[in-house]
Amino acid sequence: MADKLTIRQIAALAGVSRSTVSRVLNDHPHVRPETRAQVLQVIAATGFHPDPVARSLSGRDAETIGVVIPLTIRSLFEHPFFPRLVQGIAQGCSNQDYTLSLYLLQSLKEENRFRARISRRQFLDGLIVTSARDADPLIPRLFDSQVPFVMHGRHEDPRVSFVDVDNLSGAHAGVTHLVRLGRRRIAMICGPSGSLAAEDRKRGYLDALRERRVAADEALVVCGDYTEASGYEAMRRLLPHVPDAVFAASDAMALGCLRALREAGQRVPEDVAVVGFDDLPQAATSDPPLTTVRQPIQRAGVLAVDMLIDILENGAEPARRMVLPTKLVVRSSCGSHLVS
Amino acid sequence: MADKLTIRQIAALAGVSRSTVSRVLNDHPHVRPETRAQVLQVIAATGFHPDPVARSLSGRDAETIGVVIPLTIRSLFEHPFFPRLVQGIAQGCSNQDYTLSLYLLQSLKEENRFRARISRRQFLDGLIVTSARDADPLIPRLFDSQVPFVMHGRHEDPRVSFVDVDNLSGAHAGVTHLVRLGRRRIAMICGPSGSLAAEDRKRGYLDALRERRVAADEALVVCGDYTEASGYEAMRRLLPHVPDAVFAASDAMALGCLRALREAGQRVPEDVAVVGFDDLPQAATSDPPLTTVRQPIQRAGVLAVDMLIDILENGAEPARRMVLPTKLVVRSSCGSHLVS
DNA sequence: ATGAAAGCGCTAACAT
DNA sequence: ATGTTAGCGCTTTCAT
Repeated sequence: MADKLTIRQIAALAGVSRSTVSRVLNDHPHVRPETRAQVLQVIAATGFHPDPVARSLSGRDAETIGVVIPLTIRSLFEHPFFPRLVQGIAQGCSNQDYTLSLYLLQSLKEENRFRARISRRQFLDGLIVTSARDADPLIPRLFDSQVPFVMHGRHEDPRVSFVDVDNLSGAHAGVTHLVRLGRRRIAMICGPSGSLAAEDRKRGYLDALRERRVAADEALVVCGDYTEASGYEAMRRLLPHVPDAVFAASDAMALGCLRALREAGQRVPEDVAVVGFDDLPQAATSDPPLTTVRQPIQRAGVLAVDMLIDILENGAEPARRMVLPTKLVVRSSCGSHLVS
Repeated sequence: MADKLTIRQIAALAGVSRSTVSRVLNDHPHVRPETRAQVLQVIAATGFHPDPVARSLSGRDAETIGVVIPLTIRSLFEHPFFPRLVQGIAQGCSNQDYTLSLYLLQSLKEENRFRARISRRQFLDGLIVTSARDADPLIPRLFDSQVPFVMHGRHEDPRVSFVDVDNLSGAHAGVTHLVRLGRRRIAMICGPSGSLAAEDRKRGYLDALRERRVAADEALVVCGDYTEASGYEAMRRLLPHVPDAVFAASDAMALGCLRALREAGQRVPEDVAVVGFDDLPQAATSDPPLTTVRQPIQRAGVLAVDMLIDILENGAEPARRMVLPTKLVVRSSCGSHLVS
């Protein structure tokens, strides 16, 4: 059980030099098949694994990628979105035999510390950065530290590679659906300002209204922070303005919205129709089941990993940009069964 | 921006040797205050950070801990429990200036691969292992690979250090509460068998019934997997046996249970009282609000990190064992307001 | 108090 | 095709 195995011992046991063992380990050509077999034999017999730290020191990749989840909103990690994204990323890492490091930055102090520490060689080869604010100081820092990274969510700097979902079309589809069903006082509960995803969803909402010639009303647009509680609060602020429909930028907020409506004695969808965004499992089992815009969260995670590894192998230029489609999932909270 | 800074350059700039810089970096004594100041000055001016990989190669700790979340149940990471635990662990890491690596094992293949790869020096100093099955083959493997670890959730091997919550008392309190309120046909929706946490909660349930001389009925005990959907299914199986109360081993299952009851036209708590376990945020906002056993999930994460670092610094023996208290939170789903 | 030198385990020229 | 050797950047004896 002495785990003191090094490439040296393996070399000795196999009767070859260390370089040969290293060559076998790294699939180099120019190794006689028999020698290779012999070495592999010893490696298997001993259960040897090359030390990843030493490997990394001598220039190889660490085969580890980091995921950065900045602060932005208190306790946001509790929002079901992040676990699912992380799950997708973990999936992607596993597919490619990579290890995942998680940087869950829960305070400004942590964000600063993280930013200050970024440097070329950590225990990782690259980063996936999520939900950065519009002008996150992390991004420029990343560029001049040369750490390869991809973002989840688009970014305006043309050098940034990202995987995003089509928030604009998604929101547009959700709102258009409501208009088609005859709703005219359509409110929106937005995500926190300063994030492009939130902006995109809001723009989709406004565009849809404009195209269908429905007057926009500033009083019908309020902000939340994607949580259930904030959706509840937002709906209470909206009630006095008597909307006949609400488009929420997250399912969690839509659920909070349903709760506020229930308390207020409003029927959904008869009095107020509700459409969410995400398509979490809860959306299908809420009361009533939620019409919502499905976004491929896990898949985005997997693809972000693939993109990052592609960058690691082939260089960061040109920047990769990928926008995944969203899809309207109709259930009963929008009242489409009333007209169809 | 040439991040090629090494201890060498710092030494040159400060006019000292590399060893001296290293001594400053590691807070060694025997460095003249002025020399130290001089070196620190250069370090600050250049923004130098010692390469963690090189550091680790030459024997220092990596200041990184890994969190292992084994398979056990498909998609369990979506259960709100894990994000909260991970958040706690991240918090603990951050407090101690440690980095967190996440091993989310999503298939048997991944579990095996992970187990095979464990060896003394990875990019990490120790592991926190969650929700291992009763006889997880990972545990012995961990012992003979000498990797320090602590478990979240108790384990029978006396060498294992762990942080657990008092599942037994928690369940006992929840069920006793129901008995006191006059319920006699109290069902339980258990967690998956094979986990000690699930066993403990079940035993707490049985103990409470026995102590209060309420007959246990096998037909009233069913299993779920902690998810909302499984709670819903479980409740549907229970309905024919007409329970007047249900104790669910997780809030998610309790919520599923509420949904099944609502569909079946049963009133909560009038017809059936419900008690959950966890005290997730949703418990307070469900309809009706859920009486539940609160467990300190995040805190357990923080403490697990502290325990692991203690082990890293002072050795694994004797094994540390810590059991955190749970607490019954009474809301309206149990009907206590009907009698009180 | 400081510097010189060896070594952590591996990879990658450079020989042969 | 294989062995020899020089690092990778740091820590740590061992001198002085």
